Amino acid sequence: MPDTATSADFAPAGFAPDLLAWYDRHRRVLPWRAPPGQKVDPYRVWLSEIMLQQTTVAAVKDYFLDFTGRWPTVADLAAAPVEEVLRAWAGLGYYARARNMHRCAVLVVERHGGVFPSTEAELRQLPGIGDYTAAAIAAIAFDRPAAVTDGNVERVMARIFAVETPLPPAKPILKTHAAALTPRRRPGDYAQAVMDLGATICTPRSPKCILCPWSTPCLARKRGIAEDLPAKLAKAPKPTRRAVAFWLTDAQGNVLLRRRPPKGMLGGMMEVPSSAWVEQPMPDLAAVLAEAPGGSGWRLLPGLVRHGFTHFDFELTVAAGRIAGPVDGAVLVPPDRLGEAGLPTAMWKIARHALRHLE
DNA sequence: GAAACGTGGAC
DNA sequence: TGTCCAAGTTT
Repeated sequence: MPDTATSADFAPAGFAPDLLAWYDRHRRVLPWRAPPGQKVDPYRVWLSEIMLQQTTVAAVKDYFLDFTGRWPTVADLAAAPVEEVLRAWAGLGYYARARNMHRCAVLVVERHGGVFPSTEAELRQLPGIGDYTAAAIAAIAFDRPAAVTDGNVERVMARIFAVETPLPPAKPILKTHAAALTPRRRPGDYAQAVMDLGATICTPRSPKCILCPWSTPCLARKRGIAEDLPAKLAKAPKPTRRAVAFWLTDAQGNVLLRRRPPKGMLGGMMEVPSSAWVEQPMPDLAAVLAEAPGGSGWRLLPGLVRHGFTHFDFELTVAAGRIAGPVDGAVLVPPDRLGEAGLPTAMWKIARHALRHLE
């Protein structure tokens, strides 16, 4: 083996067969996978792929079962109000996925007669479906020889070819390697096999090279740098944003919630109202009360609510006040039904904090 | 190309 | 407690 390798050195060497043989022995049972030899439902493949974007299999499982139970077909999902879809998605994160998923379902019904298109190019036109997801659906649902390149595949390619260029600049190189290795036989199984390899064997930390079907030719293992790859550029430090949350209850103890604007952070989700989220010291209660949607008799609850978002840390204090009656654009929810309200995790933390200090 | 966009689990 | 990370897409 030369010191530097290209995918051309591997492609004729029968790598796909080795990986597929491994996959046949270690195939994981997952709710969105059909038994070997059986056809998969493209709707379920699509649904799972959207949910799995930047999200672990463990986190997705229950949501997938809930969604497919409520909405067995893409037409069912398209017919549902988007608010109900967002409520079911609450807690999974990256809420734009749920909004785009619903738009996509509507388009599949309106433009494609409720049948998912089978080509990457057509899939790529639908909202929420990018390069990776289009390839994944084409390969897994329709067994087309599409090259999937997700984080797993990038890591595997970086290691077997010992690509030391850091991510994200290395993305085009790794994608080229992945495409060159994609077989024309069993492309759907191959796509899942490479991702399974990355998820279970070629893991970010402590890769299990001893169990890897590609360990012999892997250049990173040969050089003892497998665990160091792929290299990554340093990330920008996270700032902290702070706010005061307004826990407003009426005489019956119902809690005031409202829907957030349709775009941006937690877009379209229900929230506990709060002051503006600012990169400043914690605002003084008196200074921000004007931002509350009404209320009186305010008192500041002890303690702090913390939540880590992708690009900033969030810290809130909670102020409790009394509201006389309904507020325009808001709803009053009994405290024992807050769990059904579809609060994102950050908001659920605020609710738990308030309930704990007010009981 | 870079930044925005959530969450929970592993170490 | 802190850091990293997961089957990415959109703007």
